[in-house]
Parts: sequence; structure tokens; C-alpha cells
Amino acid sequence: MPAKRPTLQDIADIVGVTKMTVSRYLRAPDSVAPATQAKIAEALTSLGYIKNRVPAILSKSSSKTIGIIIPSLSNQVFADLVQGVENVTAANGYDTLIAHTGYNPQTEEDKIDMMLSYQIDGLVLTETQHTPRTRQMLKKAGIPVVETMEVPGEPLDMAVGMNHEQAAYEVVKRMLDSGKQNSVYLAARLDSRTLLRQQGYERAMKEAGLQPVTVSTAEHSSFTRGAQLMAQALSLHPQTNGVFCTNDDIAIGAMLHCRQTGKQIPADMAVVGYNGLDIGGATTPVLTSVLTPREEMGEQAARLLLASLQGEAVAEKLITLPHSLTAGETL
Amino acid sequence: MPAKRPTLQDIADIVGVTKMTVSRYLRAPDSVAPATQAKIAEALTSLGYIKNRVPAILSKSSSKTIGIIIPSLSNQVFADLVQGVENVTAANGYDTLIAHTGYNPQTEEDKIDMMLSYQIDGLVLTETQHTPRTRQMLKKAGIPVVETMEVPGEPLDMAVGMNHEQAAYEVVKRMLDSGKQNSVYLAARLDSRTLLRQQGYERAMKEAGLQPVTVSTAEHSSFTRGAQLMAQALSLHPQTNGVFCTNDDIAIGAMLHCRQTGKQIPADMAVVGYNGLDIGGATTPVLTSVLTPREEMGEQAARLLLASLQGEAVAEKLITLPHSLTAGETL
DNA sequence: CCTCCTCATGTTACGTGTAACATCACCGGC
DNA sequence: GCCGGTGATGTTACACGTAACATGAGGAGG
Repeated sequence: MPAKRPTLQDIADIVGVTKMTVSRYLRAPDSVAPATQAKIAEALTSLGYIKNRVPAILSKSSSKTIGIIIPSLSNQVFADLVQGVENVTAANGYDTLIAHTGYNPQTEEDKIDMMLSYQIDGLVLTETQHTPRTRQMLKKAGIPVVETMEVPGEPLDMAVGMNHEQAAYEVVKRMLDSGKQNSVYLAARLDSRTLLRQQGYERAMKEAGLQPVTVSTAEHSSFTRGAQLMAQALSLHPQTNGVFCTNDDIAIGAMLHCRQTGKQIPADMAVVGYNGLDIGGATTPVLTSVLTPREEMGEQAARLLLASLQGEAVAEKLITLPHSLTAGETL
Repeated sequence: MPAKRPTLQDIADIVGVTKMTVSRYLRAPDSVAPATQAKIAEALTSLGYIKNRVPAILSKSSSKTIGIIIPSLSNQVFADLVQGVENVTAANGYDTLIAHTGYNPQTEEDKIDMMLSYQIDGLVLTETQHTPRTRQMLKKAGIPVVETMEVPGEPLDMAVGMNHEQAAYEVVKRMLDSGKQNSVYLAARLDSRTLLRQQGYERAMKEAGLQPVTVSTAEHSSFTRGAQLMAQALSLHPQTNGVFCTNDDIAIGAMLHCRQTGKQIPADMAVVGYNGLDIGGATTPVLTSVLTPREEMGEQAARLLLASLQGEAVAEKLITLPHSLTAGETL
């Protein structure tokens, strides 16, 4: 093991000043005399000083760091959200810590616990279901929290979301209007958003006097799973002529299955996805999908957080952003 | 703003003991008298105590936390690697911090700086190109570091990778053996792995006395991009009858383009991907792809790190894991 | 030449959990 | 009843950067 990391005191000893002067130099070089600046700069590089924010966090109990908790690392949807948050936080001198939960509320609790123990200043969440202890911790922690992706029924604090139920309702209505009366909802692992979309689907179907049908799996979504769900839907309901898919992965899988079995899209089978990811634009025909404003939700969430951290009273704590439909050809 | 977070002292005052006793209770409940246990437990929940590891990090300069730096949050490849690392670290009581760089060495430096300032105990990297300051910081930091995904020419410390050049060479050789003499390499944003694969491709081509052709873009890869690259390859070299793609996204895009233009796979066009992601299994025909042992690389990396943290001498600092080929139908 | 101000730097104390050592009550054994 | 021991809890000091206040030198103004 090499010698331990140099401290401000080590630098100060070399230069012949106190660590206070070195600390000043690091935060505002011009606040020390030019001659001292030069000597400190040299000592810093020669020792290879690495800054240590732990003492400052300890004494100010603030870390200029925002935590972001996402369910999955491999989902473009959450990557976009993180990007949005970081666009705003980075510009304001805040760092971010990222953790993922695998869609497990208990893991969410653990990760939040970890982040709080690091004294983060604010938190962005992507789920609205939390364990009782999570709720209690966050209440006690006294830091601003923004829930994103959807607007929760019982917000912890602030929220930036969109209306998934309504988005689903609208697009399913369009499916019905275009003659796809036998539309089925294809869902994977049921998180709260999946359920909201299901409700929108069911509202549209019932309003049209039709029987809603959901085909779902407890597994997490993937292309393979989408193909399986499509096959299952057709075997259970051979008359199916449209599928509303809970996300684009499932939709692409469904399209692949249709291609294998010779079904024409959208003539024999309409396919609608959700999120408007890149892949939908590469398929033939181009996938029609509900476009979710993920990056913008992240940016708005970060803005709420920063406003709250700067002591501004946040007038609108719950924000709902609009959705739209991609210009696709599968509906 | 609510009152500030309760401290051990607050708990201790309620119970009528010193904070030392409370601290003992938190780490080993049985080390305090049963009657005291009960009182402390009650006070903890009534105040909603949130643990604070900052003081411990400060005095022990260790945090039981491992940092993981990945280039991109939305790439399944790195999600698998993180999963592998966490499989091992979680079982050993270590937390993980994740940061992403967007493939930018300067961002990598900043994120490493941040993580070091949080006193992480070890670091897993997924790139082998680093800024000079990154190299210097990590040398001074005195923590174990594992570079993954590939084995670097100038390792910082330890490494767990695979041989991308050889994997590419082998699969391209198979393409040539099956009669696809006019094979082209499709590449997106050139990172070091992309280049290694290119070298393997070129070695195989040259060995067969053929002229290597690379079609690439500086943009990051996506399905759309894959389709564009395929189109570009065909327009530049109409005789192309096989493509070796730097990853599966590009490969799927290429397949989609072939389907649009009526080319049969693999009769008219062989397509080989890289990584063996789920989507390759959902296409028809099933994509042939080089299977990379990502989760296992993560696990091995974490094991090296933990061994090193426990003071064990690590005999083999550079580990190369084997690759294989998925059972696909596109070659 | 004295006063006051400014600029550079120093001094002190602080935040919070924990290692290391100290204390003290109580018990069993002889 | 004394000794050694054990178990529970207390005391002290420490990690390191920084806020707040203190000091002291040098210069300008009267």
C-alpha cells in the first residue's frame, strides 16, 4: 500500500503556510498572495493532491450532489431522464449519483438509505410506489424529492410526470376509430405505468362497448417476450387485429412475430408502441408509438429541485407534461 | 425546512446513555443490555434516525463502496457488467456508485474525481483510454482499480477483459470460409473496442488475400444507423455479400435494411453481430453474434477488487475471458 | 507620526460516528 | 470476604476541510 493520500496539511507544511490558506487557494486562488499561489500550485501538483469533500459534507451536511434512482440501467427511457436531470444539475455545479433498483421497492429503500447516508441534497425518483420506511426516511431527511415519469396519487413532495392513462386512452381510441375493434393490450412486468396504460386502454375499449383483453407476462420486457406475447394473443384470440404494446420492445417483438407468420402490418394487424425509441424509426413500416417527453421530465425535475434548494417557494409542485404520437405507419 | 436530521446524540439523550452505546447498538445490537436495546430501538424509530456514514468515512478514510464508471447508461452491455460487479460486491457488504461518461475521457476524469472525493474503496472502469490526470490521480489514490471489457496495453492496475481482436478474426474467418468473400465491417462511433474488432476483421481479410472495407460513422450506434450503414456499404460496394457489425444494434439495422430491399439473409447477405444481446434471438432468421461474457467480467473484476482490498496478493492481475458465438442463422 | 483601513494569513472550533482505553458493578470461586 | 473476571457503559481523541473571528503588516490620509 502506498502512503496515504496527501491532506491540505501536507501541502501547507511544504509551502510554509497553514492549511487554511491552502483551502482558500483551492476555492478562490486570488484570495491568496500571488507568490503564495505559485508555491501552493506547485506543491499541489507535486504531491498529486486529490480533493476530499467528506469533511465539508460533515460540517455543512450538504454535498452539492443530487441522487437519481432508476429501475433499470439498460432502458433508454431512464437514460434519457438521467440526461435531462444532468443537463440542468451540471450547469448549476451539482454532481449526480445514480443507483438502480431492478424495479424492487426494497432495493429502492436500500439505495435511498445509502444515498441519504452520503448526505445528498436532493433526490429524483422514477417510481411512485415506495415502502413505508422509504416514505418515513424521506420525510425525516428534509431534502427536496421529485418523483418523475408519472404524477403519483400520494406525492412525497414534488412530481413531474405525464398522463399515461390518457395517452393510452387516446391512442387506443385512434386504433378503434381506424377499425381495429379487436385490439389487445400486450404488457410485460407490471409496474405502475403498465397499469395506467392498461386503464387507459380499458377505458377506450369499454367506451366503445368492447371487451378489453390484456395478455401479459411477469417477466421483464424484451423483444423475445414481445414475440411470445403476440403469439399468445393470436392463439387465445385469433381475431385480434391490433395490439397496443406497453413499450417499444414488446411492439418490435410483436412486429417480428407478425412478419414470421405472414401478417401484414397494419392491414392484418395494427401495432402501437410506447415511448418512441429509436428502433421504431428503423423498422418497416415505421412503428407508431406514444412519444414520452423523458428528457424534458428530467430537466423539469432538476429545475424544481434546484429551485427548492435555493429556498424558492415552488408554486407548482405537480407538473404534467404533454405527450404526442410518432409519425408511424403501423396504425 | 424541518428540523435537521437526528444524530446519535439525540437518540442518546432520549434514552439516557451516551452516543457510544447507541453506536454500538446500531452495529451489534447484542453488545448492549437487552433493556437498553429496547429503549434505543424505540427512540430510533420514533425520531426516524437515518444513518450517516460520513463521519466514519472521514475517520477511517474508507467507505465500503466501489465505484463503477460506464460509458453509457442505455447500453445493455454495461448494464450486464454492472450486474456482475454488484452480484459480488453486494454479497460482501459493499455498496456501489455508478457514473456514466458519454464516452468522453474528460467526463471520466471528472466522475473519477468526484468518486475519489467520496473516498470510494475501489474502482471498476470500462474504458482503457484515460487522461494523464486520471492516471495520476488513480496512482496517488492508492485504491485498487480494475479495467474491464478489454485488457489494456498499459493497465492502470488490474484488468479483466476478452480478446476482441481475436474474436473478430475468428468470426470473420468463418464468414470467409462460408464463401462470403466480400465482407464489410460496419462500425459506429470508434471506441477502442471498435478498433480492436476492426483489426481482427482486417487480419482475417488480409490473410485471405482480400481487401478489407470498413464503413463507419462518428455517430453513436443505433438501429437507424445500422440501416444507413448497410445502405451505404451496398451503394459503395454493390457486391457486398456479408457484413460484420461492431454491435448487435448495427446488425439489426442492417437486417432491417436487407429486408426492405429484398435481400435474403444469409443467402444474399450474411450478417454477424457482436455481443449476443436479446434482440438477436427474436429476429428471423436468428442473428449470429459474438457472445461476450459481460456479467462474468463484472464478477471477476469485483473479485479481484475485493481480494485486493482484503490485502491478498493478486497473482494474476490481467485476466482474459473466453468468447463464443451464438447459435444464429444469419451466417 | 498617528489612526484607520485593507489585505494576507493565522487561530479556534465545529460537525458526527467510532476506535481504544477506562471504569464500575456484579458474580463465582476459593 | 477477597480476587479475578466479565459485561455494560463511559471518556477521550480523532479524521480534515472550512466558517468565523483574530492578528499583524503595510499604506494612505490628515
